[in-house]
Amino acid sequence: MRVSDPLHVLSNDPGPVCRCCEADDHSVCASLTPEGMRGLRVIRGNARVAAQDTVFHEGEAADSIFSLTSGTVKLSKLLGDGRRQIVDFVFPGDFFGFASDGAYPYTAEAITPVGLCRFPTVRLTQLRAEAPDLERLLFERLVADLALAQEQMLLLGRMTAREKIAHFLLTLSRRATRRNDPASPVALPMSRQDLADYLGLTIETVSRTFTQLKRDGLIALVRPELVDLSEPDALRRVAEGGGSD
Amino acid sequence: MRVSDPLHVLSNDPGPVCRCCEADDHSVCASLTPEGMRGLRVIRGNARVAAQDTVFHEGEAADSIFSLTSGTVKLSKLLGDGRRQIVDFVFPGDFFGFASDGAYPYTAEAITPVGLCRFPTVRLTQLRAEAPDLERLLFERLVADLALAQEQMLLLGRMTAREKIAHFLLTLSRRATRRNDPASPVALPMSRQDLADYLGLTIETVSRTFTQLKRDGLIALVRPELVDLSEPDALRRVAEGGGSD
DNA sequence: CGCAGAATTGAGACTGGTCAAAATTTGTGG
DNA sequence: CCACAAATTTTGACCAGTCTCAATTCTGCG
Repeated sequence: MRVSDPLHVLSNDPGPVCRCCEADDHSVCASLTPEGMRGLRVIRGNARVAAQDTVFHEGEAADSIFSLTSGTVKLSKLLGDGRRQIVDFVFPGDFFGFASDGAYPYTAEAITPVGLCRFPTVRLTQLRAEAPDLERLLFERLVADLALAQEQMLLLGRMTAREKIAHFLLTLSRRATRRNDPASPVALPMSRQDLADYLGLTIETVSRTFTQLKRDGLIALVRPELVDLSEPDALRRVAEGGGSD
Repeated sequence: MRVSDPLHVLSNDPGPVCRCCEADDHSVCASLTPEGMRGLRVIRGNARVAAQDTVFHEGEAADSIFSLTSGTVKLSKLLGDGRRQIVDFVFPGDFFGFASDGAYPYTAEAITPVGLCRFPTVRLTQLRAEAPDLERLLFERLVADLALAQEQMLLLGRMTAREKIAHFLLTLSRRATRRNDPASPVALPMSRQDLADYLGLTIETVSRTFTQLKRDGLIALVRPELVDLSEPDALRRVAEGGGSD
């Protein structure tokens, strides 16, 4: 796991267009007033991070909030002996990097090459006070993230491997449609190990479960990282605890 | 599981003093300006809920935010076949009831008799816009709650039963000291079933693990619901993955 | 074409779950 | 205050799903 300092290295790169500061249709911040957007644009910095590189480490001083413009990022927490839990996958338009005690509560790593907007925490905090619509937007995002985390707690604590995988595929599919991508096939930018660390399983169990769902005709693996949801309804039944369906 | 409508039944009860609207030392909102506190007081309603009663159900229209003044509340999510995951225990001073899509994402039930302050969501939203310090406070709480949920995801996905119990006891102990209660013995207001549903285990495994930790001299059960942390340091090592310690 | 990493498959072990019974605690009425 | 009933907790025996360790196959890339 290489660690670079891409944020400084590339600080003069004009970088990707920050979706959250642009007013196009799929804009993250379409709900912002022109003033709110202008404020965001002024304080933001851009960065590109190569696949597998780290954006920041768990425990580091949290001096920036990030918004993803392209690619996929994983947020993970580590146990002393190396056991890992991925707490979220971040897709374009999502924010990450909020800390309540000055230290990032998780490590953020790029799964694919990513583009992101960087907002210094201090200045973003100021701006929040001046732009109520921005404050409102971030607040809503946090509430949604919390609900998502609680949903994941239900998955981790109470679902079987089969249910976990089914639920995960359906969630990815739903998130894809929200970005106007097709509901199926679903792209899995993350490795089997990442999947396992997200679902509280081992890679072997993830792999076996894919095989099993494939055998049952619920999915088809176009490639290991591209899954066709052949029977989405049956998959939904599995995800809801529908036994052997 | 009885369901009453305590909020309306008791709407004229002067109710418990809302800690979050009072300026005493341990006030939740001590950081609020006098104006912010006054605003909160104006829109709040009080309620008392009996032990085992439901404050609101998962999926219901989320028209109020709550702040707990006394007792303990559990927040849980249900799977179709009855499997349950408790996503948080709420202690005095904590807020709960935020929803991102108009429906509560979990059920809130009183574990003990509880007192709470009720804030209509719509009016609280207005007030947030007028009282920046209130907005800031709630924002910080959400960030902290999210970090807590992610910590719990690590526990649910990657810890053994022994580690889960040790971690839980230490967390409760820490939370107790924050309310100026002694770090040990720790009171467990919730049943073994609640504990199991919070840690992603069964009651039997919870019970067996307590017995095992007791046998190893790390804890002592004064009563089933009162645990003495005899060896907090050893317990900490267990919680961090310290093998057979 | 051949190599390296990733994914899949296989065999056996083990943690935690299930079902059942015993013990303990709590609550109630005499 | 005590006796008894009900609920909760604890313990026991056995089982199943998932993990571990190991080997094999697939995929991408030089």
